[in-house]
Order: sequence, then C-alpha cells, then structure tokens
Amino acid sequence: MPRYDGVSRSVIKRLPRYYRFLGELLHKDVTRISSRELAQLMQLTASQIRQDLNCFGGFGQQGYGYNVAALHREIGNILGLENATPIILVGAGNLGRTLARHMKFEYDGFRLIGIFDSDPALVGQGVRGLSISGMENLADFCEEKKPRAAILCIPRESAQKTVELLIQNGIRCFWNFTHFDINLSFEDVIVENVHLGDSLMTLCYHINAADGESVSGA
Amino acid sequence: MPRYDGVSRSVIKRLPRYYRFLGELLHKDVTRISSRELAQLMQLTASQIRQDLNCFGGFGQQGYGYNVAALHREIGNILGLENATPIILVGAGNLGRTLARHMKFEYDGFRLIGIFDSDPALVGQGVRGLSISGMENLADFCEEKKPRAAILCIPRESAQKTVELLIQNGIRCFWNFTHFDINLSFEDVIVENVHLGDSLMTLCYHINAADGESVSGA
DNA sequence: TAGATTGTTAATCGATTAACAATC
DNA sequence: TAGATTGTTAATCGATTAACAATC
Repeated sequence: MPRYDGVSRSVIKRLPRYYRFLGELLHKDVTRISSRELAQLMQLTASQIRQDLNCFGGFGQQGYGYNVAALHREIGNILGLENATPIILVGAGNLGRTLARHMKFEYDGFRLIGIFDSDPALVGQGVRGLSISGMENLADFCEEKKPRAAILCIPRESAQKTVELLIQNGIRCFWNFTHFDINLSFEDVIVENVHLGDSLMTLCYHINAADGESVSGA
Repeated sequence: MPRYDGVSRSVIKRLPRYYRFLGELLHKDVTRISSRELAQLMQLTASQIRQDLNCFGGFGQQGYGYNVAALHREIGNILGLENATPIILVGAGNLGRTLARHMKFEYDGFRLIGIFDSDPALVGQGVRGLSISGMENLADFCEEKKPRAAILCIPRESAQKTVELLIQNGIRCFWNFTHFDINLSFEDVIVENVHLGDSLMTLCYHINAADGESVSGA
C-alpha cells in the first residue's frame, strides 16, 4: 500500500475533482492531456496541477503530457478506491436511507455492508438489499464483519453516545452528517464532516454580499 | 444591508461554525466568552478568532471579551440569515425530497417556496406542504414569486440545460448537488457545491493513508 | 534534432500565528 | 487603579504561481 507523508490537506481535497475530470476525459476517449490543457478545463493553473501530481510521483512525460487513462488509474489508487472499505450506516431516517440509496459507494471506495437504527419501526425494513438492524445487534455484527467506517445520520443528541459505542466496536472512521464535533471529543479518529447547514449558510452569505455590492456600485 | 469587501473565502467558510458554537453557548446560558476560551472550545487559536471577527467590526470589549448573545446575532446578520431568501428545489427525486424535508431552511437563511420536477409521476405529490410542479410551470412561477436561488438535485445529463433555463428565469444562485461545474459554463453565478462523492473519496484517502502509516511505523 | 512539456526550484502571495499597545 | 482581553500590526508559515533546466 502506498503511503504519502506530508501531503497537504489542500492537495488531497483536490484529488477527487481531478479523478472526476480525468474520468470524463477518458469517457470522451481523450488519450493524452497536458497540464496546460487540463488547467484550462478545470480553471486551475498548470503549475498547480504539476505541483499537486508530483506530490505522489512523476506521472507525466516531458514533451508529451499525461496519459489520461494511466493518470486516472493512479489517482484512483492514491485515493484507495479499489479497496472497497466496508462501511455501515448508523441512523436510517430520511437522510440515512437516501444516502444508502443514492451514493455509489463502490465507485467512491466503499462497500455498504450494514444499516442500523434504534427505532423499532424501521428495523427489518429493506434498503438497497440490506435489512435495517437494531442497535443491539451492532456489537455482534462488528465482531463478525469488521466494518471499518460508519456513516453518521443520527440526531445530534445521541451522537456522543453512539460514537462512543462505535469506537468500542473498533470503528474509528466517520462520515459525519451530524453537528457533533467528533474530533473534539475523541482522539485518533478520522472524520469527514458534511455540514449541509453550514454550506447553505455560506450560500446565504454570498447571495447577500452580492446584493450589498450592487447597491453600493462596485 | 452591510457589505464586507475583500473578506477572504477562508474566513467566510468559518462563520457558520462560529454561529453554531455561539448558538450552543447561548443555549447553555453563557453570557460572555473570551477569544481564548472560545478558541479552546473550537480548537482554533485566539488570534484567528479575533482576526476573523475583526474583518466585520469590533464586537468585543477589552478586558471583558465578547457578549455571546450579541456576537451570535452579529454573525447571523453578517451571514444574512434574517433575509429568508426565497429558494426553489429543482429535482424532487430521493435526494431532493429528503433535503426538502430535512433542512431547516428558515434557520439557514432561506425559505423554500417551490419544488419542480420533470417526472410526471412526481408532479402533484406533496413534500413539506408544497406540491411538486412540472418544469413547464417554472417560468410563470418565477415571474410571480421571484425565487432568488435554486437547489439542484437533477441528473448530471440535464444539468446544463436546466441551469440555462433557471438563469433565463432570473435565478443565478445555486446550491448544487450535481457533478456539473456551473461556474465553468456560466458567468456571474453564485454557486455552493456539495460534492458528496468527493467527500466520501477524501474519507477513503485518509483511511487508507492511516493504514499505510501503521504498516511502515511512524 | 527541435519543439513541447514535464519535474522542480525559486518567488510571490495569502492566511495563520504571535506580540503588544490600546483600553475597558 | 490593576488585570484582563481586545484590536491591530508584525512575523511566520504554508500554499500557489512563475520560471527554467531536464528530457522525452
């Protein structure tokens, strides 16, 4: 397994976007692309692209550019997409069920292997070929199936307790849709937060800032 | 309406998080807080907090700190949350309907006033007190109700065409859940992207990077 | 070979942190 | 008043951009 020390968070955050654009080029049967062309397409600088890619190794060829298929594959490997990390969904309310149905987990490097909820009304219901289990089955399930990560779609109030339980059962990686700050309460966890509310508020700011501008000229 | 020129994107992205933490403090009846205490709570530096807040004005008092209620209100104003910007949902599939049901739009500065979908099977269905309309009603609706923004939950293939239509009808602000890069195709648009797939891939990277580390020591 | 384009080093730019005088 | 903590300027750090020698 490759390891890339000291690659900055900013670079890593850009990798999925590279992967997406290269996938599209591949789909359009483009075989080679220069950093200059790709930069134009993605609205980045060619420098940044070369700098980013060279964090992981020299994937290009002088005078030629980059082979689209090879680069696409490389970035997929860097992201670890082929590993199909086993993940469970915790909280099968509206949002949870929608994510289970909507996400292409296989494409994004995961395999959804279990769904849990504390609400008896939901237990037994089928989602994407999986049956929702009660929380009391979590320990046994983890013992047997060893999920590596969890999607958190639970109410904020039960977050602390639920994360504690998950950590006890060997899960330290979280795709977190709650407003609970996991890394403030637990150490050595890997957390990717999706704060939909924050995102919407940011949009709100930009809309209102734009209004302010037009009023005062600029 | 206040206008803050040249406030950096990094600062703006942090505002919703400040707002959240201050809301919680308020809820716990904390009346005053120093930048040092807030920094500890949020795992930031006190310097950064003071620097961030002073982009918008001096909300603190030397020797005392910040009044929680006042600061909370100020940040809400900066974000423009009280404006209740009228927004419509375009694409009422699984994800769209869940967002309509799940988001606290009022809390985040918006008011959901319409839902549209091209699928006749969905038209007429009720979501959160709104009835899903066909796309053919969009023009009239916009004329009358003047929505300012749109939530995009449509398939990638129809994104270009749909955004074009929305722009024709006076909507230039988007909360975008598709993989279509709006700002690469249209100018003077305000876009907030939510790339759930990218987020999941980033989590994938960190999980696999952690595995690599434990193998080789460090 | 000549032209193109990379990989990489150096320069610039912006964001974060530290320091401290102002002041409540 | 003395102590605390801000607002703000200066110093540091990191990320982006530019430049260019290496090389396909």
